[in-house]
Amino acid sequence: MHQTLSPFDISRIRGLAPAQERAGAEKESPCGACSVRHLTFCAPLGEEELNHVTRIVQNVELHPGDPLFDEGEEATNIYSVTAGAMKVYKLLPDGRRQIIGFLFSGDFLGLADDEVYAYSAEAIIHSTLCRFPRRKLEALLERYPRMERRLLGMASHELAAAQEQMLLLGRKTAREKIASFLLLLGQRAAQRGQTANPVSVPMSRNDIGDYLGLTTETVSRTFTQLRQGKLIALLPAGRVDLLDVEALREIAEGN
Amino acid sequence: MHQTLSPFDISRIRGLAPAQERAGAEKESPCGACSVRHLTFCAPLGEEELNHVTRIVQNVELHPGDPLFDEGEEATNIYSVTAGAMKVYKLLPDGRRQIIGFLFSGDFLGLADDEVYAYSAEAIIHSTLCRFPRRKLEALLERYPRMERRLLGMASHELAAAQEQMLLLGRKTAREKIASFLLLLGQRAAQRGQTANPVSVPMSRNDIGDYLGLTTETVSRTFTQLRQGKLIALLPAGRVDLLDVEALREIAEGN
DNA sequence: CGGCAAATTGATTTCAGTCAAATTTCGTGG
DNA sequence: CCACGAAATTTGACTGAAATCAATTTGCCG
Repeated sequence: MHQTLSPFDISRIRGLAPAQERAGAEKESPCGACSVRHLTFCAPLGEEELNHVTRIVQNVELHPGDPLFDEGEEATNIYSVTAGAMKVYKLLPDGRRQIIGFLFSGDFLGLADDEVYAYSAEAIIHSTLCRFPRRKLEALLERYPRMERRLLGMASHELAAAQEQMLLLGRKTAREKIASFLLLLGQRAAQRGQTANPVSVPMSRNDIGDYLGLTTETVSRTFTQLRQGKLIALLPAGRVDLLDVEALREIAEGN
Repeated sequence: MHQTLSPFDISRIRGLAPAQERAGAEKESPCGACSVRHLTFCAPLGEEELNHVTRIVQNVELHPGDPLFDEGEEATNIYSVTAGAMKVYKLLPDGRRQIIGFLFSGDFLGLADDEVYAYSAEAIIHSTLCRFPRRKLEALLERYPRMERRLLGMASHELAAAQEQMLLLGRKTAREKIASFLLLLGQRAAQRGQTANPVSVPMSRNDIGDYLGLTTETVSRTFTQLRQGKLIALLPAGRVDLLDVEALREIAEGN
């Protein structure tokens, strides 16, 4: 099934507006006040450089289910997630879907080696992003090689993650896939300074299935199986308690 | 099953020696004479810059089955394939293997965002590569931003390819996987200026299976099925004639 | 030519998918 | 705050595509 698309983009574009989520940083110099900058490709920039970035960036706010862009669309912007959670996916003509990744604060999306986006992107929960017009960002990269270096580092990291995911998709069992997925979510949460153990799982079983190459039913059954084996506990509000991280790690590695 | 590893590395390291395969370019300035430079990350470099590269590069020659490096090893070098075919793969502790990619002339490998290689690399057929000490290459990238830009472009391209492969691994049937694989090989050959239609398939059925998330037997059966449907013909010396590219494309896209 | 690894083919099993039916959760409005 | 209805999740029964186990057969290299 194709995703239902709103007849018009209901994302709200704010002219400016700092990307602060938690406390602190009130007004002035949005990028300078960005609480997740250390996670993004803006990390290596100084005050002067950040002012340039501030001038080309727009803030975007998305609600659950809002599309950001679709595969095949002209790739005019690059985005950096400042808060929330996004999913990026590819579709086959008959509706089969593969979720390529879940993105959280600090992650970027929209880097296309072609002139069009290679995947679609959609918000899972309420999210905020910084929008960079591609041409202007490229000019900035030209000017600030440290930013380009950082982007290369982040792309290399993503590539390594994609390769790990290929191992998962091609060679792991359903049980191993789910264990790997929960540990990955925890690890990623920790990197963002969030709680890694009762881990937040904001996406649906269906999304998890489309990420792991499984069906909703198999995801559900596998969660049940892990729960019955006392390896995890399902908490309210889409949180999962990893009761035996060591055992989960063993399972994830195929032992 | 674990790959058999030679007790010592039988790759032969040549002190210098131009990476020319076909005709032309005899001696002097190896990198200036490189026949595949336009495909590599050296593409944007001028004569002056190429001389710097020549000074830090070593040529490596590998025979079928020779390992280049193993996952987990300290990532001291980055390589560029100048001729031949390599496979890069990840293993699970019990020996299950996922081939992450097949590399041909122009492709690079060894870019690690960590301090160690995230995968193992091995020659499929007789191959030659350029070896760049990581530290020295990084210094060069610092100095020549155009090279870094090119590398970012190549990494973006690889990332897009990895995402396409995730779609294949997670959501395509065996038949669709094989059709996609053959078309990909043809397309890649064309990019290198080689013949795309009777396409050269230098890797074993087992390697193909480990790349597509299938077993040897399923790969073999699917080839047979496509052959019986007159979509392909199996020629000697590991070549495959794509008899009906349009139909294969339909299958690959899931129709 | 002979030996051996690779590839193919066949028989059977199994893990995850499909189809179907509860059951739970959650958002909304009274 | 609670009740309702829709959507998401879970559970169950059964199916099927690819895996596994097991022979052949092919073809390559010495």
